Amino acid sequence: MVAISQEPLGTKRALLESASALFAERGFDSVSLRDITTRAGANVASVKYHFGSKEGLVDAVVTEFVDPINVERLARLAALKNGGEPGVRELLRAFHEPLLCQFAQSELSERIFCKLMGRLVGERPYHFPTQVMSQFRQVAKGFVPAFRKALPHLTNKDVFWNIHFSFGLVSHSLMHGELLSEISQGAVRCEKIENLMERMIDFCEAGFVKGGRK
Amino acid sequence: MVAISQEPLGTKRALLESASALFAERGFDSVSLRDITTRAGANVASVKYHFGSKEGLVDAVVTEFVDPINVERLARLAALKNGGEPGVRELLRAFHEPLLCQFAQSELSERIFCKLMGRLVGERPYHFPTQVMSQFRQVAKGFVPAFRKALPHLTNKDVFWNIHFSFGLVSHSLMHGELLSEISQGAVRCEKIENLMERMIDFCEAGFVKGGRK
DNA sequence: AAAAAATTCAAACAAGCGCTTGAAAAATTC
DNA sequence: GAATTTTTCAAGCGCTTGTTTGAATTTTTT
Repeated sequence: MVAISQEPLGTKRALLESASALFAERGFDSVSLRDITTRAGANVASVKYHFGSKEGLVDAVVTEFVDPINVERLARLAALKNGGEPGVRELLRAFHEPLLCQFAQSELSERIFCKLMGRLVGERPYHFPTQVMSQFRQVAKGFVPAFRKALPHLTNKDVFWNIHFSFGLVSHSLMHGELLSEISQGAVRCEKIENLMERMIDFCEAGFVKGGRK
Repeated sequence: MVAISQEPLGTKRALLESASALFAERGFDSVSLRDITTRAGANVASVKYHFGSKEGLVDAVVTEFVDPINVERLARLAALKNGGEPGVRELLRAFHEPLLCQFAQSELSERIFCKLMGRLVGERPYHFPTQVMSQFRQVAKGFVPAFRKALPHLTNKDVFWNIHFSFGLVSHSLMHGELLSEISQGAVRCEKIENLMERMIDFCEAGFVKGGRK
């Protein structure tokens, strides 16, 4: 029998996991250090030791979460370019699906993951760590020209807005599936996340092709 | 000269305005009662007196904000129905434009208004006051069948999801315009809100017509 | 095994939180 | 104009917040 990786994981990892889950569930500001450390089985002071402060812990969670997504985005874009000029749908997939990959690798449950995802955009839009912000810009720099090649009738501005739109659509939908269930009074339930992604990309593709002031 | 309405406004109104602005800027949980009352020029205890608790104040702000929007939505839907069978674009306008009307009537600056709007969905999705929730359901009950008549190839479920998508798109875009400016490094600035709405409705219309699993 | 470095811990810090009190002030009613 | 109600207010309640401390413990190096 192969031993399941039983290494002590370390307090630092435990803090990150615990913080991710709690932030997702209740928001960054509402969760206290004691909530986090208790759940992680660590001492309150360990946050100061490993991350300097609560804000440092928040930045670490955000970075750890967003970084691989953006790396994956750029990797998939590069792969697409190697195979010729990619279409809108392929580009949309390359942009949005890395969210799913990140989820698949995560220890967190699907719902928690989606909510954290949503909170990153919905609650803390102005204070992203600079490293993360520059990554966002790099992603934009890669995808905007690619979209323009696929849709020559659109301006730079059009493409930026359309990306912004589809990003908002996806993050909102991932986070607030239950709200839809509630409003539809159970008529519509949360789908499997792959199906939902397909739905969202359909919507975005149509909007992208058509969208652009004229 | 006509006297500008100079009535004393009252502590209650001042508290609502102050709370709205601060909640919009910093979120519901991060703003303290003292922040609110100081800005309103009132005493801390006045919140207890007029709203029972902080949570009561939050509910009051949310209700006052969302209520007229939903009322306007239903009114515009009813008006459309009187003029025959409305198309997708008209329906989308009837659903989304009441946000703008509410803004026009508001004392708050445009940016503050948009942010509060965004926070309502982004931060507090599960605890809407019951009155507001039932209003949402009523709106859904009105719009879903109308959309289905306009787009007979879509199922109930399709329409629900599409409304959810376009709602997410709009609320995200209203709230995070500056994020786009920053990522595009100034290449794309926040547009006048009417232009932006036109853009968003273009995108949504295309997504709506096309969107629906098949 | 001794020395050094890295990590954890219980305890306490000042500051801020939502909420409460009881009396003063203002507005309304009689 | 006195009585009554409504509204405001300063002060303080118990509690939680993020942070700090200095010693105990564990881990690593020598």
